[in-house]
Amino acid sequence: MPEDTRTRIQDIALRLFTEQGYEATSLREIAEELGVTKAALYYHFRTKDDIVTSLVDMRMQEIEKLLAWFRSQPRTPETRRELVVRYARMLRERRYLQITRFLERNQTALRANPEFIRIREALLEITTELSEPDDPPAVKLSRSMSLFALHAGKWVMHSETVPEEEMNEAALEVALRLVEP
Amino acid sequence: MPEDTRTRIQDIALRLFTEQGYEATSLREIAEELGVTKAALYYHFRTKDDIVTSLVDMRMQEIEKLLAWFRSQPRTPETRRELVVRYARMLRERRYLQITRFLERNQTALRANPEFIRIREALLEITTELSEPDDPPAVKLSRSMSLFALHAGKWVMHSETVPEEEMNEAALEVALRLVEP
DNA sequence: GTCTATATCAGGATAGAC
DNA sequence: GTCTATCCTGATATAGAC
Repeated sequence: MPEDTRTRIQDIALRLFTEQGYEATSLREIAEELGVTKAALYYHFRTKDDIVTSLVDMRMQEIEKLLAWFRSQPRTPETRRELVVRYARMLRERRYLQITRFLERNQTALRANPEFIRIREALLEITTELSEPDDPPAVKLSRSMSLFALHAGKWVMHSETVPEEEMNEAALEVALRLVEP
Repeated sequence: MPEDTRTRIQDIALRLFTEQGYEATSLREIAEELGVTKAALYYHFRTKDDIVTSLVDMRMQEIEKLLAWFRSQPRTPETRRELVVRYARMLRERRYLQITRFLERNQTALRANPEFIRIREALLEITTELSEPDDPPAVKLSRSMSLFALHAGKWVMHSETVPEEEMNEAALEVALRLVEP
């Protein structure tokens, strides 16, 4: 699988940023794994921040597409369920799941990144719009947790020996139950 | 309120570590807010890591007490509900809540900290023991999310104008529902 | 596209005076 | 308990040769 260097940098960076954290990962480490020197990275990305932004971008596209669709629909129970299903489908793509995990683990480090802020706002709007303003607090809270249930299904249960497909179904079941009341 | 310097350092550090992240916060910043120089900090704490460990310690005590109690009880639905209630009560203490938020936001930075690892393991044991090995995956997942619902009640809904007490009750309601099935 | 070399800076940490 | 002064290290980033 001959990848171009730019993509390989993104792969390595994503993995190290996720495992060790964004700030704890130096360009030297990335360069070493890639088998080049630090300076070589600067040919492909102008700054360290550019690397991370290129990663965040990949997810932003998808999230904003989902938000646009959601906005265009009537606010019905059926729309809410369909949103959960679509989000679960997104999480099945490996690339997307990796970036989601990376974002969850580096929220403070990324708090000033404009693309990251856009993602947060899009997700906030989605979870907010899952409820009506006058729904009781318990319903609001429950619904706002429903997308998180899909994440949890992917990494809360790491010590379990449940097959992935079965776990996906369980997570979807919990998520749909949370969005239902 | 005349606090000793050691406690003030902990206060400031906890706030900055939470807002900006552990690695992104320098001893210089902490010292500046305190109105002293970096060197002065070293009279009170031997290293930066010692500061963070002193914070983590405060929570570990409580968590391990809860775990010890939980282990001593029979595994019944009533015990599970009582666990959730006790955890919710802990979260009402401001100090404890602040540290919980700090820990959630700095998981990667703290991944090598021994006290942090103990907390993670204690929480993992608690959430695991909330289910029986042969419970269906959806039940396991649901139960493992129940303590998180209490956290979520504290910071997912920040943009809402729901009174705190009402929010606490809603979070407890959702948590109990998740632990029930 | 990648290299070597270097500039520049900020971090954590220590020594020793007061 | 706090200060000044300083050390050492490792970070991002740039210049210019190959």
